[in-house]
Amino acid sequence: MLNVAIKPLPATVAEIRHGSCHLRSVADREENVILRAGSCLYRMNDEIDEVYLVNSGALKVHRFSESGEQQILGFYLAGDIVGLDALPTGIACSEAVALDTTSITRIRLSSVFEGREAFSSQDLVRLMGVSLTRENDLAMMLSQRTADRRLAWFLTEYANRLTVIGFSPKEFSLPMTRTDIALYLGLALETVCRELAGFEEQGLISKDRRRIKLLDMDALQHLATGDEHPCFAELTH
Amino acid sequence: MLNVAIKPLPATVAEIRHGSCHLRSVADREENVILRAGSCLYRMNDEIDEVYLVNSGALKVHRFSESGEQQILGFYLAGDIVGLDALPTGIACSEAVALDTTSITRIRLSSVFEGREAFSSQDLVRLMGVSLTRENDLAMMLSQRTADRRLAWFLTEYANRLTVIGFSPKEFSLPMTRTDIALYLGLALETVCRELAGFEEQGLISKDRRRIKLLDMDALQHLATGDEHPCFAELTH
DNA sequence: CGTGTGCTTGAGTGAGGTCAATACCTGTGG
DNA sequence: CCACAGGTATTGACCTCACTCAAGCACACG
Repeated sequence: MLNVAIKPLPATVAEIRHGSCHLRSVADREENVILRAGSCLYRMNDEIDEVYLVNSGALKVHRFSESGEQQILGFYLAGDIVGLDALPTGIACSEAVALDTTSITRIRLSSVFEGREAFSSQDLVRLMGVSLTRENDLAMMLSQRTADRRLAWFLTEYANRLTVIGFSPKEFSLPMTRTDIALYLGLALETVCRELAGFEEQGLISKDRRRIKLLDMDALQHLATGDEHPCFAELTH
Repeated sequence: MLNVAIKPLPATVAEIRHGSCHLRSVADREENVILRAGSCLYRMNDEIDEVYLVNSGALKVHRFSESGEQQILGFYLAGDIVGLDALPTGIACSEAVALDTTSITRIRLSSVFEGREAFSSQDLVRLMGVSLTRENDLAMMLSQRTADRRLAWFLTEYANRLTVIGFSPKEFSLPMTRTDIALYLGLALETVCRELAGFEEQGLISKDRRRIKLLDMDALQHLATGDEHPCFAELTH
């Protein structure tokens, strides 16, 4: 069922999704962009008629409310598509900033819809669905009020995404600041620090500034989902 | 620019979007379903190869985390499309429940992609973009921690959507319980009550159970966005 | 070697969560 | 018609968690 909607992605994109970056076949016809850390891919209210495929590096996508508060809506790594939220109007309602030196491929929408692109509008639908699901996850998490859960969720989620693109989920270097994490999770910067310190004390992680080692993935996972850790289950029941 | 992606919706759907419910031309070829309050359109992990257009009534879409907590991801009214989050996999990762007697039109995806439908896959992309933006809004709001803002946002947002489909934004009857609102906004049920009582005391709204009157839309709007209300601005600066 | 930016830690406070009791509204059955 | 039950809404008392304010540290940069 639903064979029309979920047919496998074309090779080029599928490969990207799984970590290799052999995008040359597409890239030759498209523009490849390199962003330095801190520079902006697009800003709020920019007119854009393209989406962006991340080849390597990392981006944050954020929005500002009218009162000037910031919310980070997502972090994007290799294989992710950014800019989808501009599709309905053609106007970006968010801003994308490189956290690192980042390589991007522009994909013009007109060529997607005219079938001149390596992936079709059906693939676009599929990718938007993925984005939608991820946003739902974010909403789920934000409504779980406790800080430790949010942070555990963030770490495990991030680790999982690293696995998908072929990096070690156990030990990695975060591209974003503590402030970014706080804005993403809807917490205060200090709470992020404190909670990370707490995790380290409990032996769940070890950390040195941006460098993170996950020592007890299971426990973090259980924290994130709200399950009790098996060995503590009897304490709370 | 982006004329390919944002061409106007076909008449039938466009009309629905603006409140009239002349869907017959499409409905004849499709299944129309009536749901009673409390019954389920689809459940988590159902295989679905269709999306649903709401003709009238109201739905809530919610998810359960592994630990059994509930998060309501959205309320859907006439003209809204539900079921988009199942697109990437064909498996629903949420559950849709009628809050009221609700009329639904099923739209098979296969017929959309084969061009046999009154709207095309490009329209689908557009609608998904709208969904995505709405989810972003939800995430923005959930990260604003104060309860009064969340509730003000909820009320104004709901009123705006009523306007779009041709109902009065000033006075309406909520289809959902306080518990639903609480689960949507990531608050405790009691906080919703207290905050609503507070709004009433301040003369922003009047209420009688589900029946709500918005008395000072401006003030609510300012509360929601975090701006100070003009007449209070000097107090906080 | 100072300066800035990011990170960490402490102390105090308040918004909102939890628990609990009560009121209200609707439908059912005697 | 009234009694009762179950779902819904409201209000109060208490307490905890995370925010705020504040100060100190560490690393990178010119």
